[in-house]
Amino acid sequence: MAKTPTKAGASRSVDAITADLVAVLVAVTDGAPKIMTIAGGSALPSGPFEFTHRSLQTGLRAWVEAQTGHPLGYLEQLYTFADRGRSGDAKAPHSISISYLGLTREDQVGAGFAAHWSGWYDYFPWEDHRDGAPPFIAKLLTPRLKAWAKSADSSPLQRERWQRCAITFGLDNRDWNEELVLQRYELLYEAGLIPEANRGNGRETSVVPGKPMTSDHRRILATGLARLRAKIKYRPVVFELMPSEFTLLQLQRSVEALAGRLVHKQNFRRLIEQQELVEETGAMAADTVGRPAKLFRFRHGVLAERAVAGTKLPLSRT
Amino acid sequence: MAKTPTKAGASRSVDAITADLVAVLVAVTDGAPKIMTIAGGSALPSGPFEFTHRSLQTGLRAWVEAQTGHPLGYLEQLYTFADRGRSGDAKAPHSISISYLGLTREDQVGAGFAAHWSGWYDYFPWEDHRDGAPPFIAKLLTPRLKAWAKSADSSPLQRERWQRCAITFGLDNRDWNEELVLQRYELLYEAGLIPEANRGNGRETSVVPGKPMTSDHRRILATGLARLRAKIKYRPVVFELMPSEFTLLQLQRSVEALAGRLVHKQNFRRLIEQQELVEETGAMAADTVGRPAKLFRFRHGVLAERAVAGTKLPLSRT
DNA sequence: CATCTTATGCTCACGGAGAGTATAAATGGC
DNA sequence: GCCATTTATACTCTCCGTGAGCATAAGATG
Repeated sequence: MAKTPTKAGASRSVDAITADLVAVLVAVTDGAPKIMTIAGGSALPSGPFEFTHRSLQTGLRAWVEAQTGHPLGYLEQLYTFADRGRSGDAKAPHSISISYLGLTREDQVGAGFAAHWSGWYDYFPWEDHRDGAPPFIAKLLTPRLKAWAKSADSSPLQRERWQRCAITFGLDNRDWNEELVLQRYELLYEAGLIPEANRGNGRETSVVPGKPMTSDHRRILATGLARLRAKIKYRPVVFELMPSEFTLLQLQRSVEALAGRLVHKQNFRRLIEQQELVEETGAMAADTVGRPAKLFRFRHGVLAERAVAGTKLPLSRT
Repeated sequence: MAKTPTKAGASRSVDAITADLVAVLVAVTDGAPKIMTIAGGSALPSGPFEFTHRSLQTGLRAWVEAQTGHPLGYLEQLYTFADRGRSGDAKAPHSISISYLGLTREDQVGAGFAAHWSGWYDYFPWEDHRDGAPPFIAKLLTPRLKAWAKSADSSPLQRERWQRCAITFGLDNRDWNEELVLQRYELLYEAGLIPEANRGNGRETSVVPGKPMTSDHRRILATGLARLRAKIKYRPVVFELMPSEFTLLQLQRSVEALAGRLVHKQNFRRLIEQQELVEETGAMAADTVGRPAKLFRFRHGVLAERAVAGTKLPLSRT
């Protein structure tokens, strides 16, 4: 290799590759978080990057809109990686995948498309802690993680493994950290507890509940969820998922759906109001149980007014 | 376009492209933040992605190590974008750039390489607020931004533009937000105050001080600095830039160099200690002015112990 | 010894955030 | 019509993180 770090490749043969765009499209309907899938829920929507696209962002945007019939409000790049084994050649990556996170609403997606919405907790059942930790974590998962930790070669390695399990899954009386979606997925992969880990070796066993996806799509999905869970805490992105008018409880339910855990109602309202993220429409919610709630709309002005505007989560510890 | 969002491109002609890897390599020496540059400081080191690379990350890592003679401790993907006009064809992007942020130490880079270190505030003089806001912001920049805001078509657009200026540059008694590096760069670009904005139209004028770079490299650099300034607040990445032993003041100076603003000394120490990020080596710093300081080293254990470990910045408001 | 510089310990006050209590306003069953 | 239930909304209380400042210690230098 040339000693001078310059664009050395320009003078020799250039390795040409292809680029794919992969989308994690999220919606929340009635407190149920959804993601757009194709192929019967086994893959994320993806398509090739073409020369007609002016840029990656506009390429994906145009492309998604053609698929779903709805303009994407929010679109954010997630991660880029080189795929191996996708084009058959297992050694060298000849294809690059650029993944994006997009936020929409389910009702805005046109009918008659092959893509459909799937529940995101179908793919990550261990991520939903709204009713407390799912029982299978303690019953089924924890013993398997313990066994995996024990199977390490040396004693310090065993401790290190278990520490990692405890941190990512909130075991040993540690707090549950909802942002570690990707770390948990990767841990389960390494421990061989999900089907993706055992591909090719004959026994594609699924120890832990949760639907797998083709290729590394579930990993991309985990990346998207992690990003979104982190982002709702310091940017008002939840509103991209809400209808134009909503009650504060509906807003709270959406946040809880994304975060996978409950928030303290009064504190949540305090935060939303003191940040002036919403304004009253004047109308009240109809067909409700209990005392009717005021309807609110998002104040788009805050996006311009502030450099950072969050939707901090007043998380309950109980 | 096919209605079904599937890998439609697989069945037709595939648009092949090339991929470049671009690196933002950062070091801090004696409180001076540096970045690695090539071509006399006018470009970031970059090289083509080749089939021999097993993955993007390892590709860049091997590649940088060959250039600098030093293994990179920390490497993180920044952003991917499609380049236009680079291959001559201005319309369609045929090349993709994948940028990375890497952290090293200057003294660890081997000699005899064409790449060399440049001060990062040479490229972003408006970002260094360690001695208060640079005078040229008030004297030179603010009037130009005001003029640019005024030049908008409508009155609300003018107000919107000025609001954006005020937020990003902390004008009108707003607080300076050191994380908005990219937003500031893009604003200066839009306002036509930096050479990059006026390329091709004959007069490549530079209203504001600061060295330009070829292509969009200064934008990539801005992306890297923004990411780093944000990251030091919740991940202990500063230690990647420190020698194995250091005093707390040296650590503080490095943080200040990155953040571009001063921190409260006592509070900084309190944070570092209560987070148990460092441990005493037992030795004291030699050849110092004033009372000698204890030497510390980074406790690598914290990376495993905690999911999140920050180096929060106790920023002074004065 | 006086002074300068840096290191280090301690206190104080404010505000944000978690958590709980209390009250209001609607619906539906009996 | 009354009561249970559900949701909305208003307050309060307390703890602790954090910004800020004061005070003292420990070295060098003249």
